[in-house]
Amino acid sequence: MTEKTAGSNFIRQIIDADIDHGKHSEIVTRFPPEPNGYLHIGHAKSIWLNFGIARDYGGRCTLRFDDTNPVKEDAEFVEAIERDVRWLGYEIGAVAHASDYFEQLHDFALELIDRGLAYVDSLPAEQIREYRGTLTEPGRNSPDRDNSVESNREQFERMRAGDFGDGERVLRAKIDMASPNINMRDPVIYRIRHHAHQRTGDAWCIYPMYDFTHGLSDAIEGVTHSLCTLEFEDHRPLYDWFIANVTAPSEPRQIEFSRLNLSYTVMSKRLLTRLISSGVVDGWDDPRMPTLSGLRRRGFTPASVRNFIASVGITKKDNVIDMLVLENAVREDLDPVAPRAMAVLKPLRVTISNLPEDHAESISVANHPKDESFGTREVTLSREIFIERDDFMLDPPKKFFRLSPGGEVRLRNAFVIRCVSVENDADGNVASLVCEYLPETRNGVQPEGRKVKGIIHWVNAADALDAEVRLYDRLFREANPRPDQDGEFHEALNPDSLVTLTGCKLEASLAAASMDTRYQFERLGYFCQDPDSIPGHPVYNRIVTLRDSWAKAGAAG
RNA sequence: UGGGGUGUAGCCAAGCGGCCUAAGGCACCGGGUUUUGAUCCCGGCAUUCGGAGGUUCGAAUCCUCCCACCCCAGCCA
Repeated sequence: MTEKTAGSNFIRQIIDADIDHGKHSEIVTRFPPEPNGYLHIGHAKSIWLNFGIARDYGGRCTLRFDDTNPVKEDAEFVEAIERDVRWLGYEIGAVAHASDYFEQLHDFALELIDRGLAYVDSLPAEQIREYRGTLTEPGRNSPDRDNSVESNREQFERMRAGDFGDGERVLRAKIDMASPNINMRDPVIYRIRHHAHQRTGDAWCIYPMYDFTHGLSDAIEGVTHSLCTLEFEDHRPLYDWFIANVTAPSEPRQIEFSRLNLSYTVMSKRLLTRLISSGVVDGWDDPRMPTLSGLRRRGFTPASVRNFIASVGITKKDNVIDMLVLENAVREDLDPVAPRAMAVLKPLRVTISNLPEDHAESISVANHPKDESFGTREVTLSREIFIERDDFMLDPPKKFFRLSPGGEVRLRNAFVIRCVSVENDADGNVASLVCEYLPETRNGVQPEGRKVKGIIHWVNAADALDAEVRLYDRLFREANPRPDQDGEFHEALNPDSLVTLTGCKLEASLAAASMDTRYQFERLGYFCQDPDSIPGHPVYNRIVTLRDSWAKAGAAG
C-alpha cells in the first residue's frame, strides 16, 4: 500500500512562496463542510488537499462545520462527516463549528454597524432582489441604506432579541450597489430564523450568512490558506472586504481550485438526495453511491481513495475524471494485499467420472501468487465440483480458452479435465457436466503435444459454503447523467447497477473469513463482506472486477 | 450583452522564455512472462500546446486580438 507522493500543484507553489517570503510561521488550513448531508468523493479532494498540506508542512488542519443555517443541518450529519474524515486516515487538528463563533461574529457585525459599514434593511426579500439589479444593470440603494448608526444598532439589537419575525429584517454590509460583482451589492450578512440550531438550540434567532462567517471564522482560527472550490472565486473580494473592515485577528488568503467530477455518477448533494428519496438506491451508504460511506461499504480502502485523488491532481480546470481511474486505484491497492480464494458465482455442477465416489484429495494452494508470506491453505477436491457457468459454452467462439463439449481445460491448482458429456434439464438447458480428468496433467505438467490454455476456478461441492453475492456496476449508463424533465433519473440509470446472486459457492476455507478482509476471488474480482452478513449466511460485495481483456474483446466485437 | 475563471493527446496532468524534436498516470494498440484471459515486464500512442498575429537568436511559456467552455443576480453553502 504505497502512498502516492503528494506531488506539486499550484497551491503548494503559492504556499512555498509564502514560506520563502517569511509570511507564516505555521501553515493552517481547514476543511469546512456544512452538516447537511454526507461526504462524497468530491469532498475527499478537499480533505486530501487541506489535511495533506497541513501534514506535509508540519501545520494543522481543522475540521470546521459550517453550521450557519439551522433549517438544513442536523447532528446526524456532523457525526457521519467526522467518521468519514477519520476513515480517510487524517489526523484532525481540532473539530470546530462556525456556531462556536456566533458571539464573536455578532461583535464583528456590531463593529461594522458602528463604522457605518452595515445597516438593517426592512425591505422584503423580493424587493431586495429587485433592488439588486441584474448581471448587466447596476442595483439601487435601499431606502434604509442611510439610516443612522444608532438606529441600525437599535434595530439589530431588536433582531437579536426576537422582536421580528423571519424575513422582516436583515443586516446588510454597505458596500456598492453598482459593483459589477453582484456579491458586493450590499450582501445580506444576518437573517432571522426562528428555528432551533442543532448545537446552539434557541440561543439565537439571527444567523450569519456564509460569506460573512467563513472568512471571519478562518481569521479567528488563524487559517493561513483557505482553500475552496471555483464557484467562490468571485466571493473573494467580499471575503477580503470583511477581513479588511473589521479588527480581524489574522489575514487568511482564499485560493480556489476545481471540483472533482466523476463520469457515470452524480456528485451534487441535491442529486444524491434525490436518488435516495426516489428509491433508486438504499441510502447514503448504498455501495453504488459516490459517498465516502458508500465507498467504504462497497469495500474501497482509504488508501485507494487518497491515491485516486493524488493521481488526478489539483488545478483550476473543469474536469470529468473517468470512473476507470478510481477502479484502477482500488485494484492497485488491493492486488498486493488481498489473499486469494476461489468462489463460483453461477455454479454449474461437474462430475469427474474417473474419480472414485469417495475420493477426497487435499491440495495445498498459495494464498497469493507473488507473495509467499501469505502462506498456503488446503483445498479439497473430490468427484463433484462446481465451475462457473460462464466458463462453459456449448458452441464456443474462436479463442474461447475455457470448456466446451469434448474440450479440455485446467482446473486451477489441479489437473486438466475433458468434457465428455452434457446433461440437460427438462427445458433443454445445460444442467450439469460429466468430465474426466487427465492424470498425467497433475502438478502443472503439460504433457507433450497438449496445449491447454484455459485455466478455470472451481469449488468442491461437498464442503462448499453458500453465499449471497452483490455485484455492483456504475449507477448510470450515461457518462454525464442529467435528470429528466421531472427531476428524476429514468433513462440515464443503469438497470444492472446491482445484481444480487444467491446460491453462490465459496471454498470451505472462507468459513473463517473475517469481516474486514478483502479477498480476491480468482478470475472474478475483489470482494469483501457486507454488514448484512449473518453467521451461516455470508453476503459479499464485489468491490471491483479484475481487468478482463477477454470480456473487453467480446464487447468490442 | 456586466463581472470572475479555464483552454497542453480520448480522460486527467507536468511544464513557469533555451536542457521541450512536450514528463507521468488512466484508456487504447502491439509483444513477452504467468496454473488468475489477473499481476508483472517491454514497446507504441501530441513535429505540437484553443485560433490568428506579434516580440525574441529562441515561445506551450511574453504581448495583442479572436474563439470556445464554466461560474455569478439565495434572507443556501
